[in-house]
Amino acid sequence: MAKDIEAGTASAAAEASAKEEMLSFCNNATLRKAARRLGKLYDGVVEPSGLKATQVTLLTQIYDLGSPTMADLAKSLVMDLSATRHSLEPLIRDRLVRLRVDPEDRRVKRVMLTPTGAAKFKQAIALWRQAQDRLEHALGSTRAANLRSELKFLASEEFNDAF
Amino acid sequence: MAKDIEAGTASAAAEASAKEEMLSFCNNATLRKAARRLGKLYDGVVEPSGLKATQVTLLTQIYDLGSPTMADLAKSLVMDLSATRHSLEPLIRDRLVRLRVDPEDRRVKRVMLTPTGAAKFKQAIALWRQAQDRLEHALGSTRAANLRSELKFLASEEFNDAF
DNA sequence: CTGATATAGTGGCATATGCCAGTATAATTG
DNA sequence: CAATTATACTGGCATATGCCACTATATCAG
Repeated sequence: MAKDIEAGTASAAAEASAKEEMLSFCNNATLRKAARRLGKLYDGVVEPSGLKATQVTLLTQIYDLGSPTMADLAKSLVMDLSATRHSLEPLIRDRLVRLRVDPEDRRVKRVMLTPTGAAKFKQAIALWRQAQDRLEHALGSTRAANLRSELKFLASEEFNDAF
Repeated sequence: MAKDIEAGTASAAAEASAKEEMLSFCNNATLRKAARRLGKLYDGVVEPSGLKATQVTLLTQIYDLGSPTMADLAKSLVMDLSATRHSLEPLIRDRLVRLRVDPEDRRVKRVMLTPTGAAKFKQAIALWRQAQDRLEHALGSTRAANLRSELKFLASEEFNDAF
């Protein structure tokens, strides 16, 4: 019964009222909440392409980098190599992306868009721009640019090392 | 062969150089990259507790809210109800958290910390504070506070509706 | 050249998160 | 009160992401 409820709250009740919901101050929790919210909004906008916002990100990065190696792609996305691989699977299965061994170094696999993938990418990018525009409107260009700047710093190696 | 590589790059090559890596401007991608980076840093700091940063967040929110219903917990975390349920599973399995039907309304399940969970929570919170401190140091209190503020707005219903 | 070491990915397992269909329980309405 | 509708979850399936052990390939030391 109430035993479980008391367990954590009784002894620390005083502190709790003093610090008023700790979670409000957790940078990580706040960042994740924002990511879930924005992710869903972007997902909704790019949905007509049949892709998730994360997948549009993958296609865009592959496009931007040329035909990056798995490692390059992962690094540019601040993502685990293995996670990158797993994330690509649905796109490979749907023939939007393809892997090819680099003849120069047979350990390396290069990631590339198929013609289908390139077409899908263009369609998705048009939708993506709408999402970007909506955010600029909702937040204002200045705040948006500043926020991106701060987030870019958080994502950087420099911040990683400074932490 | 090179057919795939050309596919997407040939026609849009000119634009590409003009807009210089579109992904750099994607608010959603930047947010996720920052989340992955910070998540890993927080994970590392709270690791001695045996919990992931996301799990510390869950415990904290359960603690902060008292013994919230699943729906309340989900909403406060800007998370899907089902996702919340799934996220709780490892914590329930490890007996840190427990669910109980609300006698007032048998549809409702209240989430609560077990004594073990409350203890683990206190241990984790001490570590969490270190992570928070490290971020304040790395980013500066002002920037940190401002960033949290902007992220909180992104996570809000208000922003959701304005988008 | 050969063995030791470094580099690049793969696969399996686990958590994080979301959507949707289905179930249970409550509230509303005729 | 019975039928309808709304609410609160649960479970299954799918993607997102990370860690670790293992394999393949390249590099380097002797």
